Amino acid sequence: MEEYIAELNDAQRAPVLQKDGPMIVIAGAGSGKTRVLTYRIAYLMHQGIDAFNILSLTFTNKAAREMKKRIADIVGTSEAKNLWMGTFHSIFAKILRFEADKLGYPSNFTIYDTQDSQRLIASIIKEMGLDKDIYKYKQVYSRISSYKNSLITVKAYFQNAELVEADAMAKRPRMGEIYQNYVERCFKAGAMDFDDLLLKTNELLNRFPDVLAKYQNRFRYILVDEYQDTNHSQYLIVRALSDKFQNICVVGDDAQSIYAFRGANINNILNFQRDYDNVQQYRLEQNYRSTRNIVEAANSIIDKNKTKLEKVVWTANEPGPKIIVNRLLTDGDEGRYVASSIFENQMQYQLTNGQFAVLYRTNAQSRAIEDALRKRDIKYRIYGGLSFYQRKEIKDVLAYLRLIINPSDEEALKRVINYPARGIGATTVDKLIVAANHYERSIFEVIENLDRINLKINSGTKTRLENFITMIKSFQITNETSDAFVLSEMVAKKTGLLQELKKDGTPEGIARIENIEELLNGIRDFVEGQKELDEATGSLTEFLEDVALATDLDQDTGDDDRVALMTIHLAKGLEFPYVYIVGMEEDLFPSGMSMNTRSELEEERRLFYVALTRAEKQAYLTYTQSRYRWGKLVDAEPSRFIEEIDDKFLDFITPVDNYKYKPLIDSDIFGEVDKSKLRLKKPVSGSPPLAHKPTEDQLRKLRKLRPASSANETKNTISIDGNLVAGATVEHMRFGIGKILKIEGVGQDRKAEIHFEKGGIKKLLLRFAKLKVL
DNA sequence: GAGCCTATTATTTTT
DNA sequence: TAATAGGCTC
Repeated sequence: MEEYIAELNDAQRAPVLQKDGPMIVIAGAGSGKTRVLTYRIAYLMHQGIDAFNILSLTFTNKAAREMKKRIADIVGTSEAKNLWMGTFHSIFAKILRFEADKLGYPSNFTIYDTQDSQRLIASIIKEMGLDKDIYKYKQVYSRISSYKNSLITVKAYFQNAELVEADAMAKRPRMGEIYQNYVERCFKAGAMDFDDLLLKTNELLNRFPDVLAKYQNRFRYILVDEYQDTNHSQYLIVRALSDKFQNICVVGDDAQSIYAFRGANINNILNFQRDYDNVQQYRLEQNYRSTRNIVEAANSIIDKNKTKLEKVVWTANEPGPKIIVNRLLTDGDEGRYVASSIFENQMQYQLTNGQFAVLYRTNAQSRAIEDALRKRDIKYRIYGGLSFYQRKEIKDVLAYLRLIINPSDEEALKRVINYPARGIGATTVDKLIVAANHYERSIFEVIENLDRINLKINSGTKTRLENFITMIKSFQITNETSDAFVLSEMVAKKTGLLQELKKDGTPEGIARIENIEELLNGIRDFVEGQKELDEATGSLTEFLEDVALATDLDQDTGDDDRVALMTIHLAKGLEFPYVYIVGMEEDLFPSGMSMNTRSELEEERRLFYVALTRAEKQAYLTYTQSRYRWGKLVDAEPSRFIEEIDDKFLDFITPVDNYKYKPLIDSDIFGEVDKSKLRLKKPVSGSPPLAHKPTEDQLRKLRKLRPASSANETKNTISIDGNLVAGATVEHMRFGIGKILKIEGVGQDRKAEIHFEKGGIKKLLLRFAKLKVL
C-alpha cells in the first residue's frame, strides 16, 4: 500500500490519508481524481474498514467497474467484491427492490425509460382530451421530471401556488392533473421512472427512520464522484445517508458542471462547506493529462465565466503543439477533413484508432463524420445516440420479457399486445385502458377477467386476447424453470417476432434479426456470468435492470481499436491523445437553445472546457460555413468560443474570418454606408446560402472599414482604426480610462500600448480590447 | 383492424 | 433529412 501512496503528489495524498470526517476535493480536469478516489478506498480498506461499509457513487457504471477493478488490483479481488459502487440510479434501484414492499411496490418493479414515460404521458394527455399542441408530451415530461428532481410530489405541487400559477400562465392549467395521473399510472403498473429511483429513495429514507438507520450504519464511508452534477434529489440522499457518521468525501469540479439542464445543481458543490461541520477542503490543480497549450487555452476559456470557484489548473507538461483551427465549407468537408487528418496522423506517428476521438454537441452531427470515416476505412464506434437497447426490435423483445416479469407493466403490454399483428387493434386496447382505469386494475388483469366485465368486444377478439394472455403465462412458467437465455430465445421464436422480420427480407430487416441475435448472445453471457459469480438471484429481473440503467458507455466495446465518436456530454471523464471538436459554430455550439441566459451560456462554456480538456496531445477545432440542418443547407458562423481563446494557443489553417459572429454592420457608425452592399450574412431571404460567402471584393471593403473587427465589441464600442491613434484617450471596460501610447502590428495582431490611470501600462490586442474612444 | 400514405416535427445534452 | 404519428382507405 505504501508504494501506491508514494505515487501520489502531496495534494493527492492528503485526501487519501484523511480517514474520517467530511471533505471536498476540488479536482481540476486531468488532475488524477479517479486515482485519488481509488486509492482512498483502497486505503480505507487497508486500515481495516470493511468493504461492506463503503459506498461509492459514480457517474457511469463503467467508471464504477473500472474503479473496482483498480481497487481489486490493490487489495485483492475477494476484498473488493463487497464494495458498493455504481451510479446513483443503479445503487438505489437495488435498495428499492429490497425495500419495495414498504412503499407499496412489488420488488420486481419495472424501470420505465424515457420513451416509456413519454408514451404514457402522451396517452394520458389524449385520454384527458387535451390539445396535444398545447400539452406537448415531451415538455410535460421534462416538467414532471424537474418536479421530481426537486422533490415536488403531486401533493406538494398542488400546495405550491407559485408552481400552479406558473403552469396556468403557460396555458397549461391541467399540468397538475397530468402529473397526478402519470404518477398513479406508474404506480399501478408497478413501474418507476428514472427520477422515481431517486425520489422514492428519499421517500424511503424519510418515512422509515429504521430503514434510514440501517443504511446509515451500513454506509459508514461515502464517496461521491462528479459531485458537481448531482441534483437536489441526489444531494438529499447523500446528506441523509452521511448524516450519522459524516464520513463523506465528495469530488468534483465546478468548471465541469454540464448537467444543469437536467437538474444538476452547481450549488451542491459551492455550498458543501455550509452543509457539514469542519469540512476539509482539498484542491487538485496539477494537470497530468494535457499539454501546456491545451491547459492554458482551456483556462482562458473558463476565465470568461463569472460563476466559479477560484482555482488554478497548471501543468508541468511540455507546451506541445498549438490547437489547430480549421474552417471548412460544409459539414461533408468537415467530416472529410477530420478523416484525412486522422489518417495522416496515424501514418506519421504510427497511431491506433483508439487514440482519436471526435466530439460534437449534438448526436445529429455524427452522420457526416461517419460517412467520411467509412470511406477511408477507418473503424469507429459511435457512443450514445440511438443505443443498442433503444432500437425498436430490441425494445420489443425486452417488452415481452418485462411483461413476463411484471404483467402490470402497461407500456410493455401496449407495445407488444399487437406486435407482431395478432388482430388486437387500437380500439380494443383503448377499451381495455378505460376499463383498467375504471376498475383500478392493470390491463393484464382486465383481460384475465374479460368474462366478468361487460366490454363491447366481439368474441373473435376476445379469443385473441385470451390467447395472448395464455402465451405470456406459459412464458412465466418457463421462467420459473429455465434461465433467462432459454426463455428469451423462446420469446423471440414463439411470439413470431423473428418471423415477422424474416418475412420483410429487406437489409434493415436482416440487420434487425442480427440485433436480436446479439441481444440473445448478450443475455447468454449475462446468465453465464451470473452462474460463475453464483449470484443466481432473480436473473431475468437483474438483466432487465442492467439494461434499463445501462449507459451506452457501459457496453464493453471489447472488440478492436476504433475512433470514438460521441457527444461532449458523454466524453466527460474520458481522455484521448487526439481530440477533434467539430461544429464550432454559433447556434450549434453554443447551442441556439442555450444562449438565452447568462447561466445557460456559461454552461455551454463549461461544456467547451470539458471538450478541450479531454485532449492529451493535440486538439482540433473545426467549423463550417454552411451545414445541413434539418435537411436544409444553412449558413453558419464561427463560434464565439474560438475567439475566446487567446490566439497564441491557436494555429489557424485557413485564414481567420474577417467576419465574426456578431452582426457586422449594426454599429451606428456605419449609418451612412450602404448596408446592403456590406451585409454578408442573412441578406435577402430566399437566395442560396452559399452565395453569402463574401467575395474578395466585399472582404476588402470590410477590411478597409473595419480592420479590427472584434467579437467582443458591443454596440457602443468603437474601434475604428482612424480614431485609435497614439495620444487618444480611451476607456476600457475593466481598466478604466487611459491614453494610447502607441499602436503597432497589422490585422489580427494589431495592438495598442495604453497607459491607464489606474493599472499602468498594458498592451492590448485590439481585436479583443473593448475600447471606447473618448 | 391492417396497411399505406401523408404531414409534421425535430436537434441540446442523459441516468 | 429521417422518423414517427395520425389519417385515410380497403
